[in-house]
Amino acid sequence: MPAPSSRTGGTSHTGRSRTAVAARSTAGTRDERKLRTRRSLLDAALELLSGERSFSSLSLREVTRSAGVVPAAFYRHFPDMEALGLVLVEESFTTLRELMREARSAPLPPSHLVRRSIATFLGYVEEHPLHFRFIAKERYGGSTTLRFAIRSEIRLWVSDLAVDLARFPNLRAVSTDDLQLVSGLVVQAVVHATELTLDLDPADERERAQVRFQAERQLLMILLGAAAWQTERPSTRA
Amino acid sequence: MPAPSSRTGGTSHTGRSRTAVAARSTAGTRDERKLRTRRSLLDAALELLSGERSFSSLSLREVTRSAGVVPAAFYRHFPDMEALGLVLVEESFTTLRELMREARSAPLPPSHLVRRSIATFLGYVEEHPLHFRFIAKERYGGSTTLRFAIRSEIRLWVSDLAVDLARFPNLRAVSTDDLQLVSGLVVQAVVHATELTLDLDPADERERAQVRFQAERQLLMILLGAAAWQTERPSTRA
DNA sequence: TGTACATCAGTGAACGCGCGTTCACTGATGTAC
DNA sequence: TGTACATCAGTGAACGCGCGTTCACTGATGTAC
Repeated sequence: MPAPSSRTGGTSHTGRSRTAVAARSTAGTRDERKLRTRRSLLDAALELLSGERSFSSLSLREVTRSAGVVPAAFYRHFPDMEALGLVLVEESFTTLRELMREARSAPLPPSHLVRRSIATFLGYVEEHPLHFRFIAKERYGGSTTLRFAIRSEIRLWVSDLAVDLARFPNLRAVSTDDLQLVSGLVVQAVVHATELTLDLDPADERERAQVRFQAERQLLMILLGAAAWQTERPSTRA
Repeated sequence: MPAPSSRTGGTSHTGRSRTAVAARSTAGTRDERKLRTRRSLLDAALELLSGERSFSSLSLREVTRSAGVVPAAFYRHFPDMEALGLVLVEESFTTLRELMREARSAPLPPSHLVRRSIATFLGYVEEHPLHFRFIAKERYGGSTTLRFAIRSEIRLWVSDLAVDLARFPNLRAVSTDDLQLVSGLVVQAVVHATELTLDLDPADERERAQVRFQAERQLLMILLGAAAWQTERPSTRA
């Protein structure tokens, strides 16, 4: 009896997720099928992260298991889990940039601008909870690589927003550097509201409205402060 | 030769961290010694978290190994890792509350108040990097238990700060609810600066000053916005 | 102060488990002629 | 269109490893008399 006891059964494979397996059909060319498997690996990771798991506690085997694929197949798509994580970061921010591009091409009327921007953004977050939850979790907690990737994407976001803010008539006198700071505050408030939203019961519309309302007021305060900044700065620096 | 190959040597114990072991002397009563072991478990966890590791990826064995104790000994002090994590949360905020109490007992002169508060706070963060890094990482990324523990502590902090802000002459007309929002923005800006600080090279004083400078300006903007809020709110709500 | 017994922090070995990675393989898809 | 061969996404078994937890134990510290 030389065989180690823990390897005798094949039980670990019989528990494979059936739903995920069903999602990968055999239709299409080889390339299309490969892409579909890749997608189901990415989706499986996002799905597993939607609970209280963090990316660094996710195992390669878990991801392949819920994608309905054998562990070794993972290496046909990514060299390791971190590579998969970086793809998720990129996807998440591509999504965000699309939102901002749309918002710019159909600009909101100045009235209720802040309120409607917040509603649009948080509505968008609620439609794509998996990507945003991933970002929220890994922004400070992940590996250095992931954290820095996310931070640099957020910096781009802040800069984009600063450019938009520069068009506000009452912020016209604020310097470029200071606009970056304003924009940073706005992004912080929005990201914080996002993070609160993700922990809410999706059915509780009252709580959700409360988060939106508070975020609106915070943004208005920030913009008010920025507008006052240009004139009051010299005396307030003391 | 029936013994499984992976258990033949005692090699895993001979690599035990000598520094950590040295920290636990045999002096004192049994109770004192037990407390010292408990402390070295907590310190070992904090130390391991100071790199790019997150709490949820930390193993019980790692912690006991670097505390210089056998894995089973862990259970004399905590039922599981999450219990240890909750103690770390509590410790971290106790530390923070002490800072705020001291700050109140020796209030800063109104001139340079924001600048000096930021400098004091970030200096404090730099003196206790381990606790603050732990909080920063687990605030959004940890287990639900840890995350909610941290969030409720931060809420207390925001409320305390709101009370202090209420004493500012130019915020006297801001409602209690709105002061909470202002305070929330301040805490967000400070926490963000904290998180940036923790990722900096400790020797680079220029970068450090830059983070402090930006945080100061952001706080001034927020306070300026809050002061304007009371009078301008009705017209700006549109 | 001295002795007999109780307490209990820390030990060391063992367990079954899931992990990441490797490897030779299979068989459907794709390509060249 | 038909055939022979190449490609390569996914398989299944195996490996050595570190994990959390359990257990009976040891021996120094503490307590009762």
